[in-house]
Amino acid sequence: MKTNYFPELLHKAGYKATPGRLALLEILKAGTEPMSIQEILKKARTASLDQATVYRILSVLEKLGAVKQVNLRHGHADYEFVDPKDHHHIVCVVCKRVEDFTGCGAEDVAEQALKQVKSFSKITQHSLEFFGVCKKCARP
Amino acid sequence: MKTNYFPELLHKAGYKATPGRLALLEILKAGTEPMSIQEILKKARTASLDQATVYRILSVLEKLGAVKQVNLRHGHADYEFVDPKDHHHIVCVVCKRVEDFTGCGAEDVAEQALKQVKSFSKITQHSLEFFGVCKKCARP
DNA sequence: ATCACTGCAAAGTCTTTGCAGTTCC
DNA sequence: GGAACTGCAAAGACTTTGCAGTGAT
Repeated sequence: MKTNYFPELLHKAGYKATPGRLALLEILKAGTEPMSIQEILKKARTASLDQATVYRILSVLEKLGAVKQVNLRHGHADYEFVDPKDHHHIVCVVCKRVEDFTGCGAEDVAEQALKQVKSFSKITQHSLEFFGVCKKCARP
Repeated sequence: MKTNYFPELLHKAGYKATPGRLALLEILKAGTEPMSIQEILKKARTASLDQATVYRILSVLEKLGAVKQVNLRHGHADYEFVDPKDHHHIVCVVCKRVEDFTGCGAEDVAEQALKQVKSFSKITQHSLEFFGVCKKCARP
């Protein structure tokens, strides 16, 4: 994904491509795993971004669908750059290590789920996370 | 599930069966859908429970596995009584309505996921939520 | 009787908001 | 030029903590 795709992405949604927004997109894109708000704020400070601005930008990026929140049961929300492949996370409940996997089969499950419920006829998004103990922490 | 199962549950884990803990278990059990901390605090106040106590009790109940947090993208955590059937949620992103379904096929997906990753050999828990627009909100 | 538990109040942390000045288009 | 955006500072919301008194076992 080319970096200068970002301004276009923002413009198309009616937002301005400001340095702060581009910087935050770069920060999130560079993170290999979901980042906590503290990590983000720390890196954003380096880019001279105020915390209020960071929260406002994150909210814009979420609306754009460029960034999403995930719940890894770390006691806080984590933010993640949205990549085209639908990947999910396995989290170690001991050391908090995170590893990714793809292929969640959500379409089939969603179809079954829709047969059961009466109020919905379409599912557009999903979240799925697995939790376990990693090999390192399992070893005594 | 009999109500007087609760004291036993607490005792077995080394906790005292205090009126506050039993009251909170009843409150959570009575909720048909996941409850926000505000709803819980409001009901707890009726039972003369202080907010600090509510947070402390919730933390105990989570450790027991009697209660769990779920993320329905409502902008806050929701707490839910843990029932033996592994059910999941479909959430309307417009009106926040929640409906349940069962049968998520997580075992099979977990097995596939374990083949892909190198750091884990066992998965013990999972979270899964679907998001869509309910029939009521879809109608113009 | 003892130690866990709770209420109260205060502090700590996280997130949002108002406003004045600045920047992107 | 004008609306959108940002920094700053303050308020608001959420959660935790210390301590002294109370209650379950």
